[in-house]
Amino acid sequence: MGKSRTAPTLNDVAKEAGVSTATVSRCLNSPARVVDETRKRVLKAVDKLGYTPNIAARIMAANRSYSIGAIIPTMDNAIFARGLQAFQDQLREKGYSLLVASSAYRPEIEKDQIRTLVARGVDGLLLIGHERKHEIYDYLEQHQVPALVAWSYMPEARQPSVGFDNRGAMCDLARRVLAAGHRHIGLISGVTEGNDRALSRVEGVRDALAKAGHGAETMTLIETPYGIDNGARAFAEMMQRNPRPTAVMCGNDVLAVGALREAQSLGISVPGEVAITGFDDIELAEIISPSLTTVHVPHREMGRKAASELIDMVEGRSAGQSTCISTHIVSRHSLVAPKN
Amino acid sequence: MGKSRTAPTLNDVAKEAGVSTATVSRCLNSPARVVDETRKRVLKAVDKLGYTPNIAARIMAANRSYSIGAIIPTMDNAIFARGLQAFQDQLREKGYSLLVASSAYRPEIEKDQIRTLVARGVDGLLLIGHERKHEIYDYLEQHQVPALVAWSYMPEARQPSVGFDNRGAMCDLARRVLAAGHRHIGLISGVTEGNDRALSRVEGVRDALAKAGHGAETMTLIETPYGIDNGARAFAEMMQRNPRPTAVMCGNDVLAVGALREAQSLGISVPGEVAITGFDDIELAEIISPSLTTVHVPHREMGRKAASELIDMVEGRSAGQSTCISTHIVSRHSLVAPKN
DNA sequence: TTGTACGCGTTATCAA
DNA sequence: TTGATAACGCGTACAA
Repeated sequence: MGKSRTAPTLNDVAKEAGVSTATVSRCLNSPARVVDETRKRVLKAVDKLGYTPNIAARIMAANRSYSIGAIIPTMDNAIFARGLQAFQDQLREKGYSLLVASSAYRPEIEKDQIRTLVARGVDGLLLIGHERKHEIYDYLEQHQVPALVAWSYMPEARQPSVGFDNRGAMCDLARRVLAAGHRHIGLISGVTEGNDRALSRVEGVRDALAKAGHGAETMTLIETPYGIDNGARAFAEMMQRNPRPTAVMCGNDVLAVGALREAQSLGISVPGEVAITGFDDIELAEIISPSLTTVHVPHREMGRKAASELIDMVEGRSAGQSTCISTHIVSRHSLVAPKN
Repeated sequence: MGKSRTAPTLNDVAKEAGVSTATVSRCLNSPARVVDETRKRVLKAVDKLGYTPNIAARIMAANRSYSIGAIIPTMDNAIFARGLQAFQDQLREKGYSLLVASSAYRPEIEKDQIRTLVARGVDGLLLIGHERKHEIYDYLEQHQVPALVAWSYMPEARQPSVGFDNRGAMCDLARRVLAAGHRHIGLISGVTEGNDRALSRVEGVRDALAKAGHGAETMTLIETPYGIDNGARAFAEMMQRNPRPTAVMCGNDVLAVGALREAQSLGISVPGEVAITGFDDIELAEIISPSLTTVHVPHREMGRKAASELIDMVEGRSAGQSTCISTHIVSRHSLVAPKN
C-alpha cells in the first residue's frame, strides 16, 4: 500500500544495494566484471524491488535493442504462422524479442512498416521475398539494419536469403504432371505483382513445358489473390476454358483446397477427370480428400534457420549467408502417378 | 556516397530547416501548434533527410511507446493467428505496433514474456485467458500497464475481457449431442491446467449432463495437448474404453480433426457409428469430410474488438469494459441432427 | 573492482 | 508561435 507508484530504476537498486548505478548495470550485463559478494547484494536488491530494466533507455544507451522485426504478408496463413512461430522460438532462445507487422501483400504498407520497425530500433529485419524497390534497401543500408529475406532463395540477390527454390520445385512438380500424361495444364497462381515466389512458381511451370518441348498454349493461367474461395472461383472459371485442362496446378495449397472443393461441388472427379496439385504442404493437404499432391516446404526449419542467420548478421558473426532449404514433392491422391 | 553514415536526428532536421528541435517535434506530433509556413519548411527538411523519429527516445521522453504487447499460446494454430492478425490490423489503424510473444501454454514462459514486454515499454498487454498467478496481475498494476484478456469472457474477473462464453457454448453443444440420443459421451479435452478455456469447456459438458439428469458416468474424459496427432491418439484410446462412447466431443477443432482422421483409419464410420464434434470452426472444419459440427467463434471480430478496447484503456477512455462475443453452433455432418 | 559523469534522441515545460 | 533546456533511464569511457 505504501509502495511507490512508479517502477524502480537502476538508481533505486543502486541505493538499495549501496553501490553505484554502474555496478548494478555491470551485474546485469557482464556479471563476470563484478565481485561475487557485491553481485549477490545487488541481485538481492533487484529481486526485492522487482526491478526490470527499461529497455527503451537501454536501446538509447547501447544503440541496441535485442529485438528483431518481421514483416510478413499475413499471419492468417498457416505457412507464415508456422514459420514465424519457429522464428520467434529461436529468437527467444537467443534473448531477442519479435516485433511483427503484416503487409497484406501491399508494397506501400510494407514500406511503411519497415520504417516503423526501423524507427523502433530493431537490430535486424526479416522480409518475405526479394522483390521491392531499391530505395527500401538503400534505406536499410543507411540505417545499418541487416535484413534477411525468407521464403525465397536467390543467392545472387542484393540481400541474403534463407528459403527454397520456388521455381525449381514447381518445375519438378510440373514435370511430374506432364509425366502423368497431361497435356492441357491450368495454372491458378497467386498475384505475381510484387510477389516473386508466385512469379517463380509460374516460371517453373513454363520451364517444365519448355524443356518438354511443349508450346505455351499447353498452359492456361489465372491469377487470383490467395484464399480458399478465390481458388474455388478460379477453378470454376478454369473448367469453362477451351480446351479444358485435365490438370490444374495451384500456386499454393490454399488455392488448391479451394479448387478441390469446387471440383467436388461441380461433380468433377479428382484425379479421374481433373488432377489438382498444390504447394506448401499445409496440414490440410494431408487431411482433405482426395489428399493433395504438393510440394513439401519445411517452414519450421526455415524459420529457425532464418532466425539464427539473422542473429549472426546482427551480432557481426556473418555478413549474410544465403541458404537453400530443400523441398520435396509429396505424392498423394489428387494426381495419379505416371503409369510406368 | 558522401552521405553521412548514421541516421538523421531531430537535430539534423532542425538545422536543415533553420528552426529548433522543439519546433520540429511539434510539426510531427501536433501540427496544429505550428504555423503553416514553418511546417512546410520542416516537412521538406524531413523528407530531404529521410528522417525517421527514434522511437526509443520518444518512449523515454513521452513515457509512451505506441506499442502493444500480445502473448498467445502459439501462432501455429489458425484461431490465434487469425485473431492476432485482426488485432494487429486494428492496432495499425490506430497507430500502434504489435510486439508478440508466445508462451507455448507454459505459465513460466508467459510470466517471463510479460516482464520482457513490460520492460520494453508496451502501453498495454493482451493476454489469453484469465488464469494466472495473482503476482502477475500485481506486477502489471505496479507498472501501470493495462491488460485485457481475450478468448475468454468472465465479467466478474479482475481483468476485463473480450471473449466468449466457453462454458455455455460447450454446454449447448453437449445438449445437442444428448438430444441426438447419445448416452455415452467421450470428451477429448486440451490440457486444463493453466487453461481456463479448456476447463470451461469441460465444465460445459458437465453442466449439460447435470441438467439432463445424467450421472458423471455418462462421460469419459481424456486430456491431451492440442494437435492433430494427439487428437488421433486420444480417439483411438477412447475407442477402447468400456462402455465405448457413441459421441466424442473435442476441446477444439484441431483435436476433432485428428479424431476424425483416426476414425477413418480405424474404419469407424462417422457419424454412423460415432459422432464427433469440435470447437472454433476453423476453415478445416468445413472442408474435411465428413464436415465437422462445431461451435463457430468469430475470431476476427474478437481480435478487432480487443484491440479497440485495449487502446481505449491505454488512452484512458475506458477503465476496461468486458464484452461477450456471441458464438453459435454450426451443424454439419459429423453429428446427426436429433430426430424430432 | 568500483564510481563519476556524460551522451543517447526525444518530449514537455517554461520563457520569450 | 517559437526557442532553450531539463528530464527520461541506461551503458560505458575514464578515473580512482
